Amino acid sequence: MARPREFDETAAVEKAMHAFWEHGYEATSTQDLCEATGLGRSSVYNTFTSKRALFQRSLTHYTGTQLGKRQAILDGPGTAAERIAAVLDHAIEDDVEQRRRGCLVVNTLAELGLPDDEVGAALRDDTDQNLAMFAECVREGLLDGSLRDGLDPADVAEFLLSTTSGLRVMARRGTSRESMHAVADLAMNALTR
Amino acid sequence: MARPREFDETAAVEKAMHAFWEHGYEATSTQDLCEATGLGRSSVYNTFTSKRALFQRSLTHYTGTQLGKRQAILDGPGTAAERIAAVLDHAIEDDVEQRRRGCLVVNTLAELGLPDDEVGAALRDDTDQNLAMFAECVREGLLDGSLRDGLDPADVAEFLLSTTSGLRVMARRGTSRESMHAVADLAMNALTR
DNA sequence: CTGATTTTGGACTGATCAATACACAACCGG
DNA sequence: CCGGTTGTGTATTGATCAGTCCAAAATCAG
Repeated sequence: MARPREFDETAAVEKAMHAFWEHGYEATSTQDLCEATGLGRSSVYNTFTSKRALFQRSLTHYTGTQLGKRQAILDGPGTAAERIAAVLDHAIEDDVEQRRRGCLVVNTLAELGLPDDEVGAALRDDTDQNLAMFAECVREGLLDGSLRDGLDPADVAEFLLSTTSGLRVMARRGTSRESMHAVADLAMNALTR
Repeated sequence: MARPREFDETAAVEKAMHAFWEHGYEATSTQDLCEATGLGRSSVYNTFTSKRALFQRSLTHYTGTQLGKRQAILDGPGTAAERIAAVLDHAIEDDVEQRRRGCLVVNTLAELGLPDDEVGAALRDDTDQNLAMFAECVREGLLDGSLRDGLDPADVAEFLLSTTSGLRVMARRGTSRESMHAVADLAMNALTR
């Protein structure tokens, strides 16, 4: 019943996501969002309720695709150590490809902290899922022998999340791709022998 | 000649710094800055020209004190490895003490990137100075034997800057102090042994 | 005490902010 | 083809934004 949408909601969220990613939450105006999505103000508010709600949608869209890619690499072939190294490499290459905009999650954490709303919940969720993924892979690495004995999976998971977060910040600092790879190599050195 | 200032300029910068640190650049209004510093609008603009200029002053004030503390630790007693570990520990404790506001430099990089103005220049400067300090200490560590042979000082410097940046982000994620120390221990593991 | 110079307080600027109101357009089931 | 329902475009809301203006206040040199 009634008039159908003239646009694809997911595509609109994706375009909004890129706007937020590029300029940050505060610096992205609702006008910017209309222009980025190609929608009128009414459509934006009718569909997404508020700037903050659209941001939350953008953020979960980002974390969903990002976690999916990371999980795919961790589920891929090779030893656990190789897969973890591949995740670090991917983060670096992704950063360079994405014109050094860093990570939307890291940028949001830095700008907003952990707000007491759905945005904060989405950020916590992303952290938890990343830690769980990493920890599981570390457990596999202890079994396949590619990671050194005595490592605590939870601690290593935090270390890897810290390392990827650090690399994202380095991308924003303008660090060269080569230096970032050297950083990743050193990080792997802490886990293997 | 003429009427004297009724306030201490450096103290005002410091209060402004805390306001920016707490809420980020965009979310801190000039009204907030007046309230934080206790100054009227006229005094703020008469003294600091613009919001952006006051932010730049706040940022350089932050980097100055922060770099000073870090340098003091690196110039302190102990082996190079011990001093580097002390820098990581200090970053963690500082983060917890400062109510998990992270690092103003990291937050600014995440929010604004490297803008083409004095703010961007201050950020680059901070990066360069940190890298130089770390690299020098690594060179000492290669001589005193506390760091493993074959390490490239420049690469390790990037690794350490990435690690401290990552720890600052972890603080914003709400990571426990114990986990952060575990991360620091793992990072040191990449450099010793 | 006077005049020059600077700081200060408070009112004010136009622009922009997020969000809403409302008329009209487009589609559905009947 | 029509009534109900939803989407869309435009105008507009009040609030807030960064920044300015100006007159009063405070100090100094003379």
